[in-house]
Amino acid sequence: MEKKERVKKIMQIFDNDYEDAKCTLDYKNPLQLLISTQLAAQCTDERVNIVTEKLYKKYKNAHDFANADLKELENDIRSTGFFRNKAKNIKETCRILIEKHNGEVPDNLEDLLKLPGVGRKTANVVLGNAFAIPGIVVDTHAKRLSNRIGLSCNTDPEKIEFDLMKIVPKESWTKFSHQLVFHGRSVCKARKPDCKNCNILEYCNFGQSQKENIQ
DNA sequence: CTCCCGATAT
DNA sequence: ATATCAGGAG
Repeated sequence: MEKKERVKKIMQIFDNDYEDAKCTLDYKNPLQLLISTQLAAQCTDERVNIVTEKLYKKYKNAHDFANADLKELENDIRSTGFFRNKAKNIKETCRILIEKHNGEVPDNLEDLLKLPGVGRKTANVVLGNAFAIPGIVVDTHAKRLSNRIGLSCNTDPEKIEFDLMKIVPKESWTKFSHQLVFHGRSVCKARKPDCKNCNILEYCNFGQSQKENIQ
């Protein structure tokens, strides 16, 4: 079956199984989403939300983060891991927002990618969820599932992003990205994929290869 | 390629 | 003990 046809079938199943798939980070504005997504690198959304509940009461806007004491900010976000890099990036990001973007988060890929600690994954999360601009988000889940299902044989996230852009309708980019994450967390897990409870097994290369091993 | 890095599931 | 978690930079 053609990849586009398989994706269409998979999306029908995902629409049923994960009808309210959405960003699971807590945020009230684009700046909070940007910072939460920077914090989410190699960290669960659940942990990020615990940290940001206090963080966004202490730091209300880009000025507050830009003027923050670095060591204090490091301590405020410590449990998300990579806290020295993340604190430095968030401070510098907010300094740039004030200097070049009137304290606001830019709504285009080019400017977002110039911010420290912001790569294509983070930029596309912000564009899709804060500004409703379609973007394929290739995180660890999207990468793993794309490879297992057989939607892309590339390992470079940017190549996977472009592969998925070709086979997924543009209006579904953001939703499909969320659905990959939901399916990756609940069924197609990194360590122990639960193929016997997978509803897209017949459209998955890895699933088909595992068929005989499922009890 | 390596490094950054804490929390949690297995 | 080790792999993994909505990665990015040098």
